[in-house]
Amino acid sequence: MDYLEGLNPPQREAVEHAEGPLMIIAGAGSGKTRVLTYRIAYLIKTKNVDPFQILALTFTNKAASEMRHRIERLIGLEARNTWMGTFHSIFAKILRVESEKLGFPSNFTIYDTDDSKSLIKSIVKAKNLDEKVYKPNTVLSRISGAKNRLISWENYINDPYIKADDEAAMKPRMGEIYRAYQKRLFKSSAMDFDDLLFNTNVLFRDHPDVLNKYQQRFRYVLVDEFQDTNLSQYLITKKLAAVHQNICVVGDDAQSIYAFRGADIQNILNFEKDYPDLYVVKLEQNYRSTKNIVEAANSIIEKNKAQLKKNVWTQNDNGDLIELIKSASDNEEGRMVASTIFEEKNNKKLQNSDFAILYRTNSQSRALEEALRKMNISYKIVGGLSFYQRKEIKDLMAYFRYVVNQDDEEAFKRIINYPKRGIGLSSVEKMMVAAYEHDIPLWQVVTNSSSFLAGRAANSVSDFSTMIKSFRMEVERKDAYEAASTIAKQSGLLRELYEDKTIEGLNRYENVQELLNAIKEYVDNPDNEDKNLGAFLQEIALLTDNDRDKDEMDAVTLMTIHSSKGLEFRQVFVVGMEEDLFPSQMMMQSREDLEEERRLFYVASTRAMEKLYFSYAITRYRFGRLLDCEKSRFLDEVDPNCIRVTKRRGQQPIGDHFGQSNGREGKSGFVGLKTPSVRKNTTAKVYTPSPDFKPSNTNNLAAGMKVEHPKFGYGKVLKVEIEGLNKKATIGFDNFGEKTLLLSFAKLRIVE
DNA sequence: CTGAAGTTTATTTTT
DNA sequence: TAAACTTCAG
Repeated sequence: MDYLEGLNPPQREAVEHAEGPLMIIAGAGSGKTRVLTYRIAYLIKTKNVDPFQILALTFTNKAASEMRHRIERLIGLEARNTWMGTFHSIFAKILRVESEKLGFPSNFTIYDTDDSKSLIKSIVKAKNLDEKVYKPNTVLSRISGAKNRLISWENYINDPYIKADDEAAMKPRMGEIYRAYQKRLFKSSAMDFDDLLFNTNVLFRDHPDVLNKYQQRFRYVLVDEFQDTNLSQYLITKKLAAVHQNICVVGDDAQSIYAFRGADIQNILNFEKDYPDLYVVKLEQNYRSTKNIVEAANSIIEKNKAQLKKNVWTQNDNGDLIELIKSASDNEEGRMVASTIFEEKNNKKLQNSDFAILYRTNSQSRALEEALRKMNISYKIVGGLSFYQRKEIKDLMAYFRYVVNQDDEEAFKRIINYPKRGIGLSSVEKMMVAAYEHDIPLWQVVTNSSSFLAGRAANSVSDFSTMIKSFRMEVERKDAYEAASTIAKQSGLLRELYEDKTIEGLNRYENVQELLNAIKEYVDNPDNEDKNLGAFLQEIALLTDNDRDKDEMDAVTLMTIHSSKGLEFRQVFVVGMEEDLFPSQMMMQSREDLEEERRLFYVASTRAMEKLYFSYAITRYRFGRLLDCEKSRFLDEVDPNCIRVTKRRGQQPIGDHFGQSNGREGKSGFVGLKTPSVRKNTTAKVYTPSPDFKPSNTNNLAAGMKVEHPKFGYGKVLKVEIEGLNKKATIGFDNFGEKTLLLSFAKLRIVE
């Protein structure tokens, strides 16, 4: 088979350029995945590269498995030997093998975001800090941001600029929390998501022999969705490819939508500097969408300043105009979308699966679901509260985790008194304090409970530890499924759920059964060599809901725009096109943020093959309150020649939502009442910023400019300099003297 | 220590 | 709205 046939010239170039650094800038719908799969097939079949020597890194597990399937279709089972997966899963695997070099046991636990937040919360509490100031979300994202830039807690604490910024943000103890967080993670034999990448960097930095081993193993490195990599990920790939220099990255700066997670478009821009003999290929022909859609999308992204030159075009037909749907309320929006789908299905003989409804936030799905249910249109939701985040699943998984790793504090806290066994909060705290004071593992306290606790509680804990010990034997002797079933039963968790006869309770019971089924499948799958519970845990720690097999029934897809990346549908509805929702109010702090929202809009629009709808409502329930909404500014940015306003389809006239009840709205008569949001006046100690203080984009900050800082007030920029990866500015404040601030952290409003 | 009842708060996206 | 948190009586 010829792996070049059917490719256009640039695609072909990208496939054939086997050796040396290569960057593929791939516009939306330009056959990116095709090029990647053909390239790997070409390497293996034509260039006789050993599949074991190819490493393909993707952003989601789903992308990885799809790529694997497509290559398998091209070249057969040999494709299985290629290393393919997300950064997190690939390097978690490597860390398991090399963990003792970093002082971790190989059965270390991977903490998910909830675990991390809960740990932070307990640290903040233990340090007697204000929980309103050090909110788990804020602290975690600060720590995560540091880790993504490879700033260890030691660096963090010693960096005067970071310190100044944290002080300016009135969060001076941030570094201390970071430190405590890492210590506790280590004590728990656990790593969080960011640690997987951070520690891989540490491993490669401190152990050249290990690095060399993987450099030799992976002679060809491919990175998909390169625009979404952060510094930590980028450095890993750079190190891996340092010897052979066969690094191929594929990305589209216009589709970079994960900056909030530390992704850095600079990686694309810096790539040329890092590899002077870089070969660049641009894929600009779109095969997915109609001319109308492509042109509309181009007109959207055009408004962004920060982007690479690119000219996406298509030979496809003009197609229908984009339809703009206006509704009176979010519920009506749901009805409009549902009835449009219903009609289109009939008129054009389409399937449910030809449609997708995309929204900015998961909470928007409710109204849509209700409308679809009423019209008997089956749908599936991608993402949202994932299966693995459900309480009952996390509870059972916590048992598994704890049995495998008794250092796992978060798992311990979850299960020690669930189901109820009379071990209350104070006993748990006593044990944790004891472990901390004597500097011994928590497990040692648990197994010697009588030395630390009084009568009844001590007995309960002792029963608990006996139970865990018996589970441990079970895990050692039996396969994952048998062990898991035993644990579910004997822990009492299954019974607890079984006795709850409410609908939710029934659901929870079924979910647990589903988890057990998944474990059975895992055990029965001959591909999995290691069948014990620990192996299963490692396998699924990095799975998200999107990776689970969904019933292959014909259904409309509902999901956030973020999770739609890489997918395509014949008809796409982008709903909730309203100011403050999309673009999101949280993202309107700076030009970069707004541009990211715009890229998000671009991504959403380019999912459509044949027909695209934008929809907005004038009122919407948010925070349990009916709010008035304004049409999104993004709608005005789309080339008006591509859009037409939909005539109303047999809907009730606007304004009747007062009387119209579908069981949810209208508890009181004062539905339309707008409550002005009164911002609480935080007790300002030094300087009260203007009430509408919004940080500006400080990319072009230069000496001489006047700025406002939320804590230091007004000042003048004295100089701006670049230090390593960070820009810092020295500012003379009117009332606080001279300060040097890191621009990546400091919030500054440019006054003039 | 537990459960009921009342209160607050958050809704941005994901590995 | 709904989950998560706090308070208080037994």
